[in-house]
Amino acid sequence: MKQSFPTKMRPVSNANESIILAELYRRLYRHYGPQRWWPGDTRLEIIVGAILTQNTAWANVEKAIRNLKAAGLLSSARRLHHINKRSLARLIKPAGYYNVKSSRIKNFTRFLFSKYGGSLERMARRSTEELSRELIGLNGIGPETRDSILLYAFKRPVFVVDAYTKRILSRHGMVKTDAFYDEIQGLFMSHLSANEKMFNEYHALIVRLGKERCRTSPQCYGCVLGAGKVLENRPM
DNA sequence: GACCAGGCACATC
DNA sequence: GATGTGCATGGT
Repeated sequence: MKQSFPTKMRPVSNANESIILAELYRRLYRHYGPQRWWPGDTRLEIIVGAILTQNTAWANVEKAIRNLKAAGLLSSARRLHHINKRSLARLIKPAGYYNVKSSRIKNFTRFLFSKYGGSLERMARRSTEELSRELIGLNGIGPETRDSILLYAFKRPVFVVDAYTKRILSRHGMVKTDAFYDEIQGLFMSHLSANEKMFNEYHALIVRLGKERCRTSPQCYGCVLGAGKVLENRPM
């Protein structure tokens, strides 16, 4: 497998990957402390939030969630299941893509009621593999949303890859800029122990890091941990 | 006013 | 399989 890297980015060797990924986690945790995700109280709220945050700033998602709570729609899946698509779209408008997201949320509740009688507790008894298959089969739930739901709503040890993860890793020459989701996820999951609590914090910390913007370069996402050289400065 | 944000599905080649 | 496009709001 041939890869080309910019001169300043050296590919890291396989042997070092687990050390580097563990070190990145340690540095992020030391710097930011625990993030205590997901920012939502119930399974239902986490699932809805995972759909609403697709390609959307969390601040906008919060407004939509507030509207849903005020309308009493997050207290039970049944209320969400029975509201019509247009009314739901109106409530989630601040989160953008409100028509598609309304359909996606309704898709999920339709599935939840047809397969599990509307019970997330029943759904939670299924194996990770079954849940994964079912979720990815729903229109509107792609790999990141599926894994966010698995990790944060169902507490399964699955690593969530997002745009920040990809950007940070590609900047350090660990993956190509056009790497696939599964490839990046595999990097984390094959080199780290499958620890749900750690995966939870790790993803949240990467998002926290990703939100930091460098004043000197809009391309730079890692300065906060030492001029963007989180990995290059590694003492190894 | 441009650019970005915790994606995904679908059409087309 | 790869690439392009639509979906939309709100903050910087």
